Parts: sequence; C-alpha cells; structure tokens
Amino acid sequence: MASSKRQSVTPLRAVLPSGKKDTDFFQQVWALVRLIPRGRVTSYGAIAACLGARSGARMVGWAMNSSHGVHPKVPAHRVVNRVGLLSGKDHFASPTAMQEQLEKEGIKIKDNQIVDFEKHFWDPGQALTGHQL
DNA sequence: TTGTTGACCTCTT
DNA sequence: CAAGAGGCCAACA
Repeated sequence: MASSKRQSVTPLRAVLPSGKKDTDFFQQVWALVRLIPRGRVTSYGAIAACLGARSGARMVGWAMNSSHGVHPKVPAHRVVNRVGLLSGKDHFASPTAMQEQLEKEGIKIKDNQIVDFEKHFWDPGQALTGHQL
C-alpha cells in the first residue's frame, strides 16, 4: 500500500515566509489543525470548506505533508478524509503512528478507520466561532 | 519550461 | 442509487 512515498518535500520553504503569500493557504490549514482539541478529529474537506470552500481539499493534504517540519507541531493525525479513513497513515513516520496517536487520545480505530467518526468529528467553524480571523 | 502526480472533495451523467 | 469525470493549487521530474 502506498508504495509511492515522497521523502523530500522541502517543508522549510513553506515554513519560512520569504515571500509569504503562496504559503498563506498552508498556514491557514496548519492554524486550523492546531486548534483541533485532543480526542477530536476533522476532515480535509471541512478545513478546505472553512477556508475557501471546496477549493483545495487536495492542498490541505499537501499542507499536512509540510507540517512534519512545522512548529508548533501540527496534529496531522487528527486530520482524516471524509469517511474517517486514515488516508495519510502511510505518510507518517510510522505506518501505525497515526493510529497510535489517535488511540492514545481516546479515539478508537478499526481497520484504519475511525470508529464513530462523526461523533469525534470536530468542525473547524467551531474554532472560528467567537474568535473571528 | 511544461507535464504529471497528489494525505481530496463535489458535481454531473 | 451508483459510477465517472472534473477541479483546485502546489511541488517534483
């Protein structure tokens, strides 16, 4: 599974705001993900939709890719796809790192899928609620 | 430089 | 109702 695995992603470029403008979307995603409370999960579409509708759901995944070297640490393990499947599991440090992290936070995983995903689902709009951008 | 891939989602047939 | 195609933006070759 997922034989194709990119190792070099050059995240520093996104972290270091040299021109700061192209990475705006990434920082937005990271900021949102960082706001995700422990024991809670969200989906790429929710983040993308909260930022700019269904514009760049794919880019959200790329943002996570860069999040590995981003500080503060971004809980990318709390971000999953629409069905609650650990899509980016293969991209983590370990193939089970994501699941381990989620389980550690109290979230149960079954067959690389989050149990009661909707129950643990965290709406990014909630973070913005009462705290406008 | 252009072309293709990519941790996805939504709309149309 | 189910399946297929499109789309978005960025990075890598």
